[in-house]
Amino acid sequence: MRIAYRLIAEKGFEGFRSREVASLAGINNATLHYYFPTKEDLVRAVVEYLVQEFSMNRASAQAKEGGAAEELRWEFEDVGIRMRETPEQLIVMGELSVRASRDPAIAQIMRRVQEGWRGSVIAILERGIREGVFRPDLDLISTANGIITLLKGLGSQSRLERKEVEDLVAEMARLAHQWVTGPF
Amino acid sequence: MRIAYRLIAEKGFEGFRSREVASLAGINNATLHYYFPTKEDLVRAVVEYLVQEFSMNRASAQAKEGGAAEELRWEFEDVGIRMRETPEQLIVMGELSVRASRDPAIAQIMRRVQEGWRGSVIAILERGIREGVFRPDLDLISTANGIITLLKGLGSQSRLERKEVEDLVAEMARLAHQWVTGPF
Amino acid sequence: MRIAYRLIAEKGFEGFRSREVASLAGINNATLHYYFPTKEDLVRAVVEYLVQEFSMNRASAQAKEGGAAEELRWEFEDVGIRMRETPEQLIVMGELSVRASRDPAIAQIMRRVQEGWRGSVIAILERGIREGVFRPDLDLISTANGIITLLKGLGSQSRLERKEVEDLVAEMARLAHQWVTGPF
Amino acid sequence: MRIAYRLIAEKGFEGFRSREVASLAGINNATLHYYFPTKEDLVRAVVEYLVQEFSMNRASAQAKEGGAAEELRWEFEDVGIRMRETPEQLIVMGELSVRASRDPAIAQIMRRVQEGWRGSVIAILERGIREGVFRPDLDLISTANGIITLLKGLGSQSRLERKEVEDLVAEMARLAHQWVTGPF
DNA sequence: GATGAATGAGCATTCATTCAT
DNA sequence: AATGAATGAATGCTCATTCAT
Repeated sequence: MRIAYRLIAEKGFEGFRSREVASLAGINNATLHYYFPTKEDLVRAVVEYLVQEFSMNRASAQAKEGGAAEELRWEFEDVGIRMRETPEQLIVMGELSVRASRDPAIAQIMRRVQEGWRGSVIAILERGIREGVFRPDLDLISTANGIITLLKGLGSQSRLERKEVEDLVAEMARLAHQWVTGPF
Repeated sequence: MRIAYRLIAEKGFEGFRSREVASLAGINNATLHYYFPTKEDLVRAVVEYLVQEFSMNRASAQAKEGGAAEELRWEFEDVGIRMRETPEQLIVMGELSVRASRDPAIAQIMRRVQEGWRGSVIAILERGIREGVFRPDLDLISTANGIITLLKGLGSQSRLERKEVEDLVAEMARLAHQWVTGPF
Repeated sequence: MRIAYRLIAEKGFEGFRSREVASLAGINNATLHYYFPTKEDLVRAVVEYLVQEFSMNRASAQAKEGGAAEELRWEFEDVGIRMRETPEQLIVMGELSVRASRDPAIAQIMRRVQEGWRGSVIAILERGIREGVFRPDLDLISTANGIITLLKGLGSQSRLERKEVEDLVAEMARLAHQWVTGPF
Repeated sequence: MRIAYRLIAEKGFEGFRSREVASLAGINNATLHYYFPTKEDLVRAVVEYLVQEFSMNRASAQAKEGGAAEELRWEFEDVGIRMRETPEQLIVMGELSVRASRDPAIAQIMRRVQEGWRGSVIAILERGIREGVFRPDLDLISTANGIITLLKGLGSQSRLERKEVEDLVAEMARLAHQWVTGPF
């Protein structure tokens, strides 16, 4: 499954072949079908693995100790780190995003992921409001949507140079901070 | 070619079959090969068509009359309009974006598109500075990168409801405006 | 037709494409079909051209002045010259020879060519007998068959070096001479 | 593979279709590709089979008991037998011969076959010289070349009647004998 | 659990030929 | 007489899936 994940990252769904997965796993392709009856099953497993990978290892987890503002900033840092260190994650996520427009099953998963993400952003916002560092009149949902939009925009900029990405991370984080701390 | 474009939007590159293009065009598949010797040639033509479609018909063109601030806001409106009215454009653009990480030819085209886009954003920024409505100390390139990041993030939110998208457009435009007019 | 001939020599019947003939002739492939309704018609024309080319320009023609022995020797020289100067002739002849085992039309043409050849060899033998330089008890037909066998064997040795071919020509001619002048 | 061999003999490389091989073998054409990934692989296997078939089952093998002269005669008988009993061998050999002028891989194989053949003829010549039945001053290489020329000429006469072929075999063998036993 | 072998359906591409002009 | 466009019927090859062992 991890091999499949890697192959999707490398070749996209377009060039993703079950035989190659089996071959790299050192098993017969029929054996692969024993565990994953159809290619779709394998893809599903990969998606679940990715989603889990995406939820876990969140940099922000280590940042819970700081204030809500800090935690928010870490959401951006986290995307930056993923862009640098595990770009496959973003690539496969992009593949899935594109595929979701055709495959309802994946669309649903993506929706769930996005909602989970929005939930955690909302939690940060609520905490910030509670702590008195964020504007109390924030529309939680639309603000969270906006912040996720910033994060997604950031994640799609993988073609930029490392330095540019770092600047962008800082810039986006600053923008979000300004937003939630308000104009006045 | 337009049929191919539509099919790529519907099924992605993964499920894109030359036979289906011919069939929908009401011609023999050999006839399709008469005009596009290889599948790649057809894809290339589609990409060019898309890029042109993407550059032209820009909503902001009609907004040149207003000030730079207005023009900037129209960049966001434009993405919103495309999301509503020609979502295939964004979908195929997403496909290409994903494909670019593997296909150098497409990567180059995407780079050119992105640079063209950045150029036009920079032009808006310069105009705004000249007009005295934007902060004069803006770092043109990194600001343009940031604004494009916002625009791309916006474009990737096609799974949201129509109302949410409209809010997001307004929010992102406001954010960009704040950015370029600056706190102090 | 000459272009077709050249192409068959270059690529063999296997790689012989009517479109390529038209293209090299600078005409549309439909125009080619106007003159040669089917590929087979074109091949037939090429075969006729080749057969004519093969009958004409015979080196031995210039050697009629010498005696029958001389004339016989020239039959071998002639093959040697063709191997050196117009190898395509032998190549296409080989192609046809191979094709004859499947295509009755070509088989018939080849038979006619072979019979014509045998006829001219027989004429030489008769002349030699008349001139008293060849054994009078020769079985004309089987001797002619034998000599043609030598000539064909020679023609099939195109993979040898030039020097080896020359030796072979001399050797085969000597052998034939010995044969027709007899052991005693 | 044997079916492929037969089909090449019947239709030549020109009309040789992998689908037909599969069909005659009673298997799916994909199954054929399972064993021979490409058509070229299948052809290679056929060529190897043919070459082996050509080297083995040599009539002359049974004639080793007689003297060198006998052995030499058997080389010709052998070609005669092949013409009568396994004409496909000669036909496919002809195909290969023709193909060799375009396909370096086959050219090499043909060269090897020819050299092997020449080697065995040379061995016969040496034996004959040792036994004192052949002229001691024979130029081994050029004589072997000449004898192979006779053999090849013989092999190309498959269009003759059975009786004519038999005469030719005897005649060619006699000619070769005369050659190696000397001028007088 | 595992595998070698087999397969159906499909794919891009090719090519001689035809057709309307 | 010539041609651009069109086409039917292949062709070698691929791939997810299945089957017997």
